[in-house]
Amino acid sequence: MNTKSKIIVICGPTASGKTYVSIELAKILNAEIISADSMQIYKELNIGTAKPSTKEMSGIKHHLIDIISIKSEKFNVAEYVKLAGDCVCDILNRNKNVIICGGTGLYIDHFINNTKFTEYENDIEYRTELEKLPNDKLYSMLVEIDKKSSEIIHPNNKKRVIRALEIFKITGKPKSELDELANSYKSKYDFIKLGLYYSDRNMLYNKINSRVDFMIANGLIEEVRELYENGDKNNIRKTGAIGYVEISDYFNGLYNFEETVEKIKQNTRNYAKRQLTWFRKDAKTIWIDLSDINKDYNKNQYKIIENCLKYINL
RNA sequence: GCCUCUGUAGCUCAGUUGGUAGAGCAGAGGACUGAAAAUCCUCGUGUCGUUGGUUCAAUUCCGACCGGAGGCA
Repeated sequence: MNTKSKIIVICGPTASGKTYVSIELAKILNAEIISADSMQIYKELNIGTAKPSTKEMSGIKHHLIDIISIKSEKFNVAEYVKLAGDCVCDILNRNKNVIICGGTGLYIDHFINNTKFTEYENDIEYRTELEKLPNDKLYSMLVEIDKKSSEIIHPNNKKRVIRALEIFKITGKPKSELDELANSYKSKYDFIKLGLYYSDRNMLYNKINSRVDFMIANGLIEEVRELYENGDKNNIRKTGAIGYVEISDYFNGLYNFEETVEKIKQNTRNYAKRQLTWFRKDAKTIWIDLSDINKDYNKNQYKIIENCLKYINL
């Protein structure tokens, strides 16, 4: 008999309908939802991150949303995995089911793989110093201290080369070695990973476009303006949140309103594509195609849930 | 009506002193274990507006025509 608890994971590109699916499933399965979204963790970012409202949540408890501020703390995968682990324990102890739902593949996969990260603080100063150096110089430094990582990381990928150097500076150990160690644990849980997708890519892109219009109509500009005027300009940029960054640029006069909206749509579409690349990598994902269902969404909404339930037996 | 500029990849535009062409963006695919809504890699044949002419050879030169922009009247 299998004594492992089963955890349901809902993933998929942005605007694919994960929020709706996770909440409906949670109602049926007596579950709570753990968000796996690297932007919804920020208290200040609401409309642009498509954060579910209290009404949408319809009484389903959500975890790991609004847990930090864009002002202060830095957040990372290691932190996420730890917090998500605590949430799962807590929920299971109360005899409820767990649904993990989100679009940040990195967070999801590390939780599933039960990665055990070594604890350390970032060294922003060193990072800033390295940023001044040219790519080839940084890369040869990496080859020097961590041959294995240098084979994985492309020389042009400055950000990740720096990351690896920073890790070495802090811990005195090459990143590749730490990774190997971190990866040698098995999870206590079983996972059922459902991926929402559209075989018709244009349909997804249309959904993205209209969702951006919807966000604008619902006050995204005002939300960003408030942050911008409260002196969070740099914090907005630091998060890299789509919509927030473009609108800040708009306030800076970089482009006009129409261009801004187009840019947000464009960047969101590009992002969705990258998410798909990430999620496709996991061969165990059960893909649910929503293209047909969405042709008459209001009539067929329930079918999505039916489809999902076929694969879930707890 | 006349004059000038312009018509090249889905879009914006390079370019070929005549030997059938290339960037950016878009799009597609991919990588990625500590910033991930981030970061990075790969992929470019298209009647070079149409049609005559010159030429061994025209997208490139010349003419006409058809679009587009501007100027003069």
